[in-house]
Amino acid sequence: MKVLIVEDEIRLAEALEQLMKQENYECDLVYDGEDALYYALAGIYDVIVLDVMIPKLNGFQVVKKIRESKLDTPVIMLTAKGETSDKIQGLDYGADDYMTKPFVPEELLARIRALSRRQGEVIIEEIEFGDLKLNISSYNLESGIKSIPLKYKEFEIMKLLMTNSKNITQKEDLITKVWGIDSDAGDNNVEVYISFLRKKLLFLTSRVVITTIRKVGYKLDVENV
Amino acid sequence: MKVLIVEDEIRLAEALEQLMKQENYECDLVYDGEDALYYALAGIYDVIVLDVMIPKLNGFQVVKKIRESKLDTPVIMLTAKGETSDKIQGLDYGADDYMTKPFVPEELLARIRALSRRQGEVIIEEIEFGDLKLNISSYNLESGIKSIPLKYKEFEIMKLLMTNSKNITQKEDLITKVWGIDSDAGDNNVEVYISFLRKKLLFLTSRVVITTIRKVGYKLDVENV
DNA sequence: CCCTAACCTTAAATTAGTCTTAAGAAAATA
DNA sequence: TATTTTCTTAAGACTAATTTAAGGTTAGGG
Repeated sequence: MKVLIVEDEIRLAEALEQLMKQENYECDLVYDGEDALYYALAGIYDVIVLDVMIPKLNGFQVVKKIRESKLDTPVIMLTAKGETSDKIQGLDYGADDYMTKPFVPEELLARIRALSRRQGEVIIEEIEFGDLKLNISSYNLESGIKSIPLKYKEFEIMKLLMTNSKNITQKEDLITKVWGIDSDAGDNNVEVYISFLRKKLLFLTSRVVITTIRKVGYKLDVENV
Repeated sequence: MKVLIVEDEIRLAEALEQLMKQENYECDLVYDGEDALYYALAGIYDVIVLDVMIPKLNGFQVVKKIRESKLDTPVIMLTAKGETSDKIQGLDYGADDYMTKPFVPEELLARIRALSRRQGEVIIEEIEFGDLKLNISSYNLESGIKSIPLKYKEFEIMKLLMTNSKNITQKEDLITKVWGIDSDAGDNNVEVYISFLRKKLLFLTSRVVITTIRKVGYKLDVENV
C-alpha cells in the first residue's frame, strides 16, 4: 500500500507521514502542485491525499490534470474551507473524497481504506493444481500455452477434484454434488466423464493425471516425467 | 445511470427521487434495510444512496452485507449525526462516502458524479472489443466502415457482454440486469436477443462472435479467419 | 495365475438446452 | 388515435450435452 501525500504545511505533512508509517503504508511526501502531479503520474500510488491550498498548482488543478491523463488513482482532497462550493468543485474535477481540516486521523485512515478497497477490480478466479489452471470465469482448463473449454459437468467434476486435490474425491460424492442428491445417475456416468476429462488432459499435455482409487473414487496426481 | 435510494423519511425520499429525475438518472426507491439489500444485490446500480437510520437493517449493516457479497457498487451514506465515530464505522464497513443531513442537493449530485466516474461507465463514450465499437451515446454498433443501430435491449446486452468480455456473462445476470430483478423474463427472452445481435454482427461482417456456454451464459470471442 | 468385479472407452440413442421465426401485444411516437 | 417500433411469447428445428449400453481392459483376492 503506497500513499502520496501532498501538503505544504510542514507540521501537518509530518504528522500524516507519521500516521502512514504507523499503518505500515509506504508514503511519499511532496509540498507543491507541480511535484504532486509529477509524482502522481508515475501511477504507483494506491491513494493520493491532496491538500487544496498548495503552491504552484492548486489541488483542483492537480486532480483535474491527473484525470485528464486517464489515471484513476483515488484522490482524497484536504480543504480548510468547509464551503460546499469548494467541495463540489473538487469532486467534479475527479476527486473521490474530501476531508475538511481539522480532522481526526482515524477518519482519514478509514477513508483511505475505503478507497483503496475499490481498486481490486478484475478478479479472475482460478483454481490451480500442478501445471493446471481452472479458469472459473471462462470455464477453460489451461496448461502452459494450451487451453480447452470444458462443458458443464466436466467443469463441475474438475472443480471438485482440484479443490479437493489433497484428498480422494469419492465417487458417491461426485454423483451427489454434480448430478444431484436424488438423481438416478450411476457409477458409469462418472466414469464416462472422467474419461472425457482424461482425454482433455492428454490434449493439454499436462503432467496432471486422474488416478483411480478402486471402490472409492478419484484423485489428482502430478506425474514426474 | 441508475441510482438506488434508501430513505425512510418519505418527504426526503421523494425530494431525492425528484432530484435524480432532474438529472435524468433512473432511480429506484426503497424504505428499509431489507429491501435495500435485496435491490442492491441485483448489482444493477451505479450508485447507492443509503440512509443510516432505516427500519429492519440499519445502513451500516446493509453496506457491510453488500461488501460481503463482493459487490463494489459505490455507496454514499446519509447520516443525521455528524459524529466522527459514526462516519468511520460507515466507511470501514465499505461505504465510499457519506453526507451529513441536512445537505445541499448539489453536493449530493457532485458526489454521485464523482463516485460513478470511478466506475468507468459514465464518461466512456465507446466500448471496444475486437473490431467492434459500441457507441454509448448513439446506440450504434460499428465495425470498420459499417455501422448499425441497436435497440434498447440489444444495446444493454451488448454493453454487458463487451464490458465483461474477459468472462462469461451469465444468462441469469443478463436477465436481472437487462430485464430487472423481479421481471418474469425467461431464458428465451435472452436467446431471442442474442439471436438478433448475432444477425447484426453478421451484417457488420465483424470477426467478433457470441459464443454460447451451455447452461451458463455467453461470451465474446474474436474469430481468427 | 486365473477369475471376477470394478473400471474404461466408445458410439449410438436420448434428452435438454438453445436458436430461429413469426405473430401479436405493448409501448413509443406522430 | 394511427402508426411505427420494440418486446414478448410460443412452437418447431436444431444442436450439443448427457445417458445408456456393450464390449474391452485392468487390478487384486483367492
